Amino acid sequence: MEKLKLSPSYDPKEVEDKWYDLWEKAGLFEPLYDPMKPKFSMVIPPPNITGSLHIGHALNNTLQDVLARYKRMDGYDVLWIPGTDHAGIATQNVVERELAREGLSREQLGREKFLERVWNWKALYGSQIIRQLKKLGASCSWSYERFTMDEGLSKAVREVFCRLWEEGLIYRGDYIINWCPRCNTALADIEVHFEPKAGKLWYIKYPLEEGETFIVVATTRPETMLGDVAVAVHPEDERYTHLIGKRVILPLIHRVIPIMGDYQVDPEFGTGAVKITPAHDFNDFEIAKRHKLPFIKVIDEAGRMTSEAGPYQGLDRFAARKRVLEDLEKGGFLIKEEDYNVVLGHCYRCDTIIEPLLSKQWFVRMKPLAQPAIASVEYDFIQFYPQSWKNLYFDWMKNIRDWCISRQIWWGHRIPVWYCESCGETVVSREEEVENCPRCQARNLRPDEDVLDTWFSSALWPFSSMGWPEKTEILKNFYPTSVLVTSFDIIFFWVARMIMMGEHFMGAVPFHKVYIHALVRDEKGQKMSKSKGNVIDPLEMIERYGCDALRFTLIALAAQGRDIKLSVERIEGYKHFINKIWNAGRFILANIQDLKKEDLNNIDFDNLSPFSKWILNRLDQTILRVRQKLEEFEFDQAAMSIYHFFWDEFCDWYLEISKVYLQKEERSKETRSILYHVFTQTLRLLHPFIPFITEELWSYLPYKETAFLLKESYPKYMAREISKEEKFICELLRELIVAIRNIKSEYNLTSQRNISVYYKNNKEILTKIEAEVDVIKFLARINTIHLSEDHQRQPGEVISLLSSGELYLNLKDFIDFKRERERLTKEKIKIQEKLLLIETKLKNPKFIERAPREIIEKERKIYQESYSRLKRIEDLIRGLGYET
RNA sequence: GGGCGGAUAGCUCAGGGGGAGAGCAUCGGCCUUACAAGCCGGGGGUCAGAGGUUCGAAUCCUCUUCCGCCCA
Repeated sequence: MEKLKLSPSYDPKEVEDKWYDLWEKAGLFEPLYDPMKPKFSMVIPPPNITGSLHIGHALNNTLQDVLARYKRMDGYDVLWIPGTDHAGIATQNVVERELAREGLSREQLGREKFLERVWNWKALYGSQIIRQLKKLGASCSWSYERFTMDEGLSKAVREVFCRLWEEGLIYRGDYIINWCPRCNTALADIEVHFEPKAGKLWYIKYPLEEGETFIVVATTRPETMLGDVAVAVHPEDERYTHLIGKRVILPLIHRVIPIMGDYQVDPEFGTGAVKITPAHDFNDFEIAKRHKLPFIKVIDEAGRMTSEAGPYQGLDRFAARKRVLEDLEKGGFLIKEEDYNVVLGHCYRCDTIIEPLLSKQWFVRMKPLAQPAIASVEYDFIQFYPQSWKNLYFDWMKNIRDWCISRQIWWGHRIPVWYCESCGETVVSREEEVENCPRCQARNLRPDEDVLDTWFSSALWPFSSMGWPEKTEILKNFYPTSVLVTSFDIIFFWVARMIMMGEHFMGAVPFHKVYIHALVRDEKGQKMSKSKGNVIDPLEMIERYGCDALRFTLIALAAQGRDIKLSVERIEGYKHFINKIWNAGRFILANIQDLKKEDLNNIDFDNLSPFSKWILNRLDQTILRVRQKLEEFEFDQAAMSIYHFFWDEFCDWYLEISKVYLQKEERSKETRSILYHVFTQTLRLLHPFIPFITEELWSYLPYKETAFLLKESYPKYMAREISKEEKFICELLRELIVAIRNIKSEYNLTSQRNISVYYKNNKEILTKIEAEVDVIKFLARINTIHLSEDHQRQPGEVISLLSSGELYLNLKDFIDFKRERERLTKEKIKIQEKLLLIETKLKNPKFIERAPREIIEKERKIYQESYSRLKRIEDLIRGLGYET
């Protein structure tokens, strides 16, 4: 075998792309349809094609990849469907911005040409995102890659639209909706976020039709008064009851409108009398519907005043406000203005202030769809991790409102509806093109101009990506999916809607488990955004620190129910761990090269040295814990328990001990096979988290049966129990070594090997320790240690009390007795405090009476141990007295 | 206004009825033949505050303060 020559530091650049290509070419990410294997499937939350992968995608896909790789290694047939989302408004916006730089608008280009441009954009950025996912190591089943506007998926969208229409769950009508005057489209309720802003509250006089008096209304939006159709008061508001039924003359445009009572009016707001503008306010719309009032639309879709606004026609809404206020002032109608915090809706895509508008749109009736979706979570057909998100889901689902699904943009799935210009028929069809009106056969059908909300197609993703409405093998094998991994901000937008559509069209939930992970924020806890300049670019991090370091950091910080505060330093820190693995690998590989295959796998557990048993037992415990934590989606704890096992126990102890054993004829073989075993098991454990370095190290192992670690099995719990006695000896030895290091360090003698060291205990224990003196000497950096049954303290000796036995270090050439007394006194105080605590406990009759027996016994034992320890320390302090 | 979550070492956080933990930072000592991206060791905390339940509370309950987020 040729001699291995590995660089002393790990260089991720050389290995990452190499392995990804090999894995992909070997088809290792593809499902096998092996009937003997249990199935595990996921669909990726499809990233938008608007730009590039951000750190949130990196977290989301790393976690999914951990699951995919873990399950694949654990014997599952894994399908992980990747893909991208067309993201209607967002993508249209970026392409329009690009056009604007060329001095073009989409209107100038026309619908067809514009869509061509968007498809070009998709070709470019869609593939960029896919490349970036590969950079991240995501083991997606690439042959199943889908795009939400693919033909098949578009067919699914039409099918769903038509069926919902046929079932009476889709309707078209005039309703008040959220209009974004910048994106020029309607939005669904949840696409609007509300923010308070400093504004004004204006008080306006509305004169009564009869008599000289007036009523005062307060409003934050005076320009909408042009569309007022009534004034409303609370029916029990004594200030106004006498006015209900009377009429007022609307200033400026002199419309006569009624005063009415409605319980929705809040008597605390303003004067208690409010103007009713049903075409421009959600509450007013409700009130107007109840009272059968007319709807007068004074602001149009571009944010300009309509002809209904009389003299203000054509003005922008904000200019109109100014003019209206001026005119009210002139006419003496404006009583006062005061500062007021207005809560305004903003477009979630472009942050423009939303205009509530009366408009003809398409809607989905949600209540009938929500019911089964609520039940499936209530009865645990779908489980949320962490569970607490369930409440948010229920809250929203139980108060769900109809969903406005039409958008006045060009990029998206066309609404499959045509209007017959001859007979007025509305034709809803599964066909891509319809030429004849099915009612009157006329050939002048006008297609609906609108497209569907992007989330309408996203809602179908778990089954549309599997080929529905065809009855495919994919669906048969992999629907419902096992887990959905996503972040909480799209529970309403996406998760809830997928559940509703899955239930309705597949008759089954789209996924059994939903793991909700945190949002990645910057180190100060702020949301990352380009404008704040605090973005951490995952690709740059991969370039600088390697993909594995980035992945491990994201996982280690992904504690459930808490946001992730990420900083570059953390990534750098975990890069050290990656390097540690590399170097441990170098050491082990160098030591097993000349070993025979049968030696490597020959572990006779019962006849191993105590430390070998100990490390195998620790490995076993780690395997158990990692599996448990992965099943519970506690990725951070799974990762951290391997981290601590590998670094604190395996590297810091076993690997160091092995340096002694490797020199010993009788231990060498055993030790090498244990090193090999623990190392390879750890690589398997770690592979789902950090796939690249583990695969790279795996490739250097001798006698591999499979070419890829990725295809190896995930470690299983072996129930390797170490006896109490052996465990005790291992712990005692470690305690002894630490004690020597401690004293040496305290007296600044770390490099001093030539110290006389005695360890005193009974014969039985000493016999067991004797076999390991070389380990003690090597790890504690001393030349000799004497084991003695009856050592008497010599002048100049410092003593350390172990949980069993006593340790003496002769420091007469270095000792500072004052310091030694301080050290012992400090320890004495600590023990005294502890004793006092336990004493009060034990003296409490209620404690003896009610506490569980094992707790009482434990406390008694600690008390006795601490007590004799205290006595011993007091002796030592007294003894020291004679030496100063 | 309603709901959810958080407050534990200088920083970031884990723990969730029975001896206060980790990483980073800091301080001291080490070029010990895998790793100085390392090794060994030290210091550092009224577990936000107040009540309650309990033999026993950082942990469970109530209230208060402050900080996030969501909904209206």
